[in-house]
Amino acid sequence: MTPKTPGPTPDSYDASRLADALQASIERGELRPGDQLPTTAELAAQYGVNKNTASKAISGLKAAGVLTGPAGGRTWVRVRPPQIKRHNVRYQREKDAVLLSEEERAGYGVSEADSGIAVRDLHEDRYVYEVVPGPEDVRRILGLVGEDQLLRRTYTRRHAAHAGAGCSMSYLPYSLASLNPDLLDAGREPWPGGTMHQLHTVGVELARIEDHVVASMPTPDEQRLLDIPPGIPLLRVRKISYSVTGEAVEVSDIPLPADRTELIYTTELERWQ
Amino acid sequence: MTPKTPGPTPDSYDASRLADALQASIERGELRPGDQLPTTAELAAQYGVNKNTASKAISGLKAAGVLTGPAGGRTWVRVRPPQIKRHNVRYQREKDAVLLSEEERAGYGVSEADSGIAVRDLHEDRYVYEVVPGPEDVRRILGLVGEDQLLRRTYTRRHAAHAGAGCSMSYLPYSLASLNPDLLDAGREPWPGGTMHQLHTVGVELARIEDHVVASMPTPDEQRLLDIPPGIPLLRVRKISYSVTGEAVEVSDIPLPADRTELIYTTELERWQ
DNA sequence: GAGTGGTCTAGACCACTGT
DNA sequence: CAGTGGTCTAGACCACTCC
Repeated sequence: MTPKTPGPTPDSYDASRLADALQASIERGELRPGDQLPTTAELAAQYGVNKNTASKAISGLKAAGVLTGPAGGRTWVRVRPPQIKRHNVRYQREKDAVLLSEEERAGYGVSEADSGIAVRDLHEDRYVYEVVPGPEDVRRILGLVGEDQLLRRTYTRRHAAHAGAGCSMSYLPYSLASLNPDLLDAGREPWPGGTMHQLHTVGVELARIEDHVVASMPTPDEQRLLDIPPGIPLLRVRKISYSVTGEAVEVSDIPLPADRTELIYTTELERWQ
Repeated sequence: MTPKTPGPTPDSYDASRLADALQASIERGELRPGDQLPTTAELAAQYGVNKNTASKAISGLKAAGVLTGPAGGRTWVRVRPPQIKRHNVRYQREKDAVLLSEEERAGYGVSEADSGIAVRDLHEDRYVYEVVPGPEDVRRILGLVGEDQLLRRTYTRRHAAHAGAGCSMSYLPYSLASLNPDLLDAGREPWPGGTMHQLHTVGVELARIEDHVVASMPTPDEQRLLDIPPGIPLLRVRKISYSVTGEAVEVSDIPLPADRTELIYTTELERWQ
C-alpha cells in the first residue's frame, strides 16, 4: 500500500520490524502457544512487504525458538519448555546415597541427574554401551596410554510429548569398569544409585568433582537429537570426577539447551578465626 | 560457468557450501587471521553464484565470529581472542586475601576477578556508580522493601588492541554500602582487595557464594559493549554472596562471551567414615 | 566519489506437508 | 494434488568506508 523505500533503514529493517511486530503480538497474548500463523504470502500482503522478506522474519523467529514448524508445513507459536535447574549440591547428596540400601537409592541414576529431564515426566530412555579408544582430550584427562580402551555410555531420554530431549555421554577407563562385569552390561541400566555407586562397586571413592562449563551453538545433529531450534545456544558441561587418590576416573559430557537450563554452583567459604 | 540448478539442494545450500569452503580455506592456513577476503562480487564470480548468495555466506561467517569487518568496508579473517578460565576456587583465595596487608592485596579488585580480562594486558577501565531502585528480581534476592535503594556499580574494561572487552554489574544494598562513605565513591576504584574486602570494612563476612549460570544470545547493545560478533552466545553468571548470618548481601551480573570463556567449578566431597 | 557490504523486490523453482 | 516454507537469481538501491 505505502510506497516502498528500498535499501536499509538504519537500525531497523523491514524484516526485523515484522519479527518485532509478531513477537509483540505473542507477548500481548493475541497469538498463544500452539496457534497457527498466517502464511508467509498472507503476512507479506498484510505488512506490505515481499514474500521473501516475510520468510526471512519467520525463519529468524524460528531460530530464536519463538516459532516452530517444518519446512513446507504451517508455522505455529512454540510451546516453551519448562525451566530446569541443575545444582552442584546434588553431587554431595549422590555420594551420601551410595551407602544407603538399594530401595533408598532407587530413583537415582546417571539418567536423572545428568539428562536434565525429571523422571516423573513421560519419557523413553535409551542406553548405548561401547568400548572405544575415545577422543584424545578425554584420554589425556583419564591418563590412558597406548592401547588402553574406554567404556563409553551414551544415554538419551526423549519426552513423550515432543517437549524436548536430554542426553549425556560418560567415559570410564575400560580397565576400571571391567572389574565389575555388571558395569559393562547396558541391559542393567538404569543403575540404582548412579555413577558414584557404580564406581563404589569397583572400590573407588570420589573426593572431588569438577564441572567445566562452556557454551556454543548446537551442531545440526544436536539440534535433531535434543529437539532444539537453531539459534538457541547449548550449555556444555564436562563433569570430571576425581577419586580420593587424586586421579580422574570418569568424564561426562552433558549438553544442556540454554533456553531451559540454569546451572547453580554453591561455593562454601571457610570461616575466619 | 556450470549451469545453475535453482532451488535448495537438500542438506547443503550454495550459501552454506561457500561458507564451508571459506572456513576450510582458513583452517588450511591459506587465509590467515587479519587477511582480507575478496569482495562479495569477486567471490560470487569465483564460485559461480549470485552476489546476493555470497553476501549471505559472508554474513553467516561474521555472525559465527570467523570473519569480521564493518558494513561498507572490507572483510577480513577475525583474530581469535585468547581463552579465559574462570575458576570458583578464586572465591576462597579472595577471602583469604582480605585479612592481608594492603600491599599484598594490591592487584586484586572487583575488576580483575569479574571482568575476565587479565590486568597485565593493556586496557582502559571505567567505573560508574549509581543509586537506583534496581530490577525487581535483584531487590527480592537482597530482601529490599519499599523505598530501599541499591548501589549499582558498573564496571567496563576495554582492551587497547580492540581484542575484546569485559564488564560486570554489581548491586549492594545502599543501606549497607553507606556505612562506609568510601564505598560510595567511584573515584576510589580500583579498590584493593575486591568486593569481599569492601564488605569487610562494613562488618560483613561472607560464608557462601552462589553462581547462577545461564546462556543466551547477546542483545545488540551487548554486542557493541563487549565487542563480540552476533551469533556468539553469552554465558551469563549471576553471582550471589551470602554473609555468615545467612542473608544475601551482593548480587553481581557478569556477561562472558562464550567464544573465549570456560567456567570451572570444583565441588569438594566429604570423605566416608 | 568510487567501492563495498547489506537489504529489498520480483519472479522462479524445489522439497516437503497435509488444510 | 495444491499449498507452503525455503532458497536462488537478477536488478536496484542505500549507508557506510576508505581499497
